[in-house]
Amino acid sequence: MKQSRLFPKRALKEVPKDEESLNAQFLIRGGFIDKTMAGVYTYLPLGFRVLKKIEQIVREEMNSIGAQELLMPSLHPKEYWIQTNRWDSFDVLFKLDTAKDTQIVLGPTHEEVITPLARKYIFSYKDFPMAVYQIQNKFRNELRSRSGLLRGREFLMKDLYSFHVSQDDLDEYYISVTDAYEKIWGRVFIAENTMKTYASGGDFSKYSHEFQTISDSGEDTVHVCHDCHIAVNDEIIDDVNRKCPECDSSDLVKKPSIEVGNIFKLSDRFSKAFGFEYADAKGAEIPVIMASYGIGISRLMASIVEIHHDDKGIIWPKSVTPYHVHLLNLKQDSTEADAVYETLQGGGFSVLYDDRDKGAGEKFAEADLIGISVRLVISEKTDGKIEWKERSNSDIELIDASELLNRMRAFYTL
RNA sequence: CGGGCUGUGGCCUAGUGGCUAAGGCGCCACGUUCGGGACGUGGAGAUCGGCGGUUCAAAUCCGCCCAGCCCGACCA
Repeated sequence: MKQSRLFPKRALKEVPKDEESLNAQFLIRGGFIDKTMAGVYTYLPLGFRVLKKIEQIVREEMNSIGAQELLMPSLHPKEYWIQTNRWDSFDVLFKLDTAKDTQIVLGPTHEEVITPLARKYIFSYKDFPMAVYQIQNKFRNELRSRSGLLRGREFLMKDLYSFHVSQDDLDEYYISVTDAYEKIWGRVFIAENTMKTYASGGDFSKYSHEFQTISDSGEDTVHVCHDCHIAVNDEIIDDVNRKCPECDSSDLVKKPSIEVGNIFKLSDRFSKAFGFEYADAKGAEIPVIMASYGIGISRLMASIVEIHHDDKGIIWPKSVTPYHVHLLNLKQDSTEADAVYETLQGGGFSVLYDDRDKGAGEKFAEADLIGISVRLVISEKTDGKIEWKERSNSDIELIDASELLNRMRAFYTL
């Protein structure tokens, strides 16, 4: 992609006055997102590429635990929400008037759709366990959205639902989901800051688990166990008597955090509401046991920025970098850079090619802000060679054009 | 939803009763530059969030509305 044609092709020098959070400031200045209204953002081409990469990582890990992807509608019938008693109790529910006495719901979560759907097709114990997920925009009418992408009114979420014949069966699957989540944190390079957290069960059960990423911009508070990479949400800390639920350590440190994922054991809360039962081996009708598991994809993107940045801009982990390489041409004559651009693309790498007629300082500043993992520079000073610099460190080296592709392959371990 | 604050070209700001609303960034043209947001000259771009009111006179004062931010509450 030639940067002279990128929409938008230029980064903002000044911080928008209506954004205070670090993730939103960098993402807006870098041209990744644009605010449409409070808590609602457009993903510009650069941001869209990152979002899709995160989405794909989550998708692969969900597929690997046997979950099947589907796509449910955003518009839900009101009746289903009345049936679960959440029409009145879900206080950030968007209710749309469609006719004089007709209302529908803009989906904030999908238990109300998936449960009647599953009931329509699943009848026998032989069909369990079953798990489906989707990656879709969710709508919650937050009274106060804030912190850029961390808490919006419309946001992209992966929601997985699993169905089981028993609590034991659920527990087994639950562990595999937890493992998949851990892999995801690793693949987007936030594992070090992200920990399984004990939290209240809310509507559904006594306790639930969530995954919290330690960050100053987080609006949650957790108590991190010093010994075992586990945390306890502040809201239940008294219940656990200030001890790590897993290792009994009392060395817990209070920290702000971002909830990037959660898991709810729903038990038969929704299957009962919709009369979703299966026939066991003896022909008896038993309520289905359910669980739901969420990951905020757009929130994850913001969390990555909150963790991976310096004072100059974003430092995208290589797994989610919008382009594999940012090629900067500082020469008047673009012949050499054009050739490198072709070579990289021929090698299967995505390239953002800064071919703009701008000063070197401006190109460097914007490259740092945008944060693509590898930066290459062609200039009079590189004397026929190519300057290689990774965004995550300050080392600069000159390499031969002939070794460029191998170097790229090694970096991205293709 | 309670409390506080803000709204001026695309972005950031100055102007807080008085002449034609000022500057920076960005944009367009020309020229000089060309390794850390470089410089010069010229140019385009604003019914000062909206409506109503006070006044000889309103971006400026008052009322209502809208939008946005922050604190709190809420967060299945």
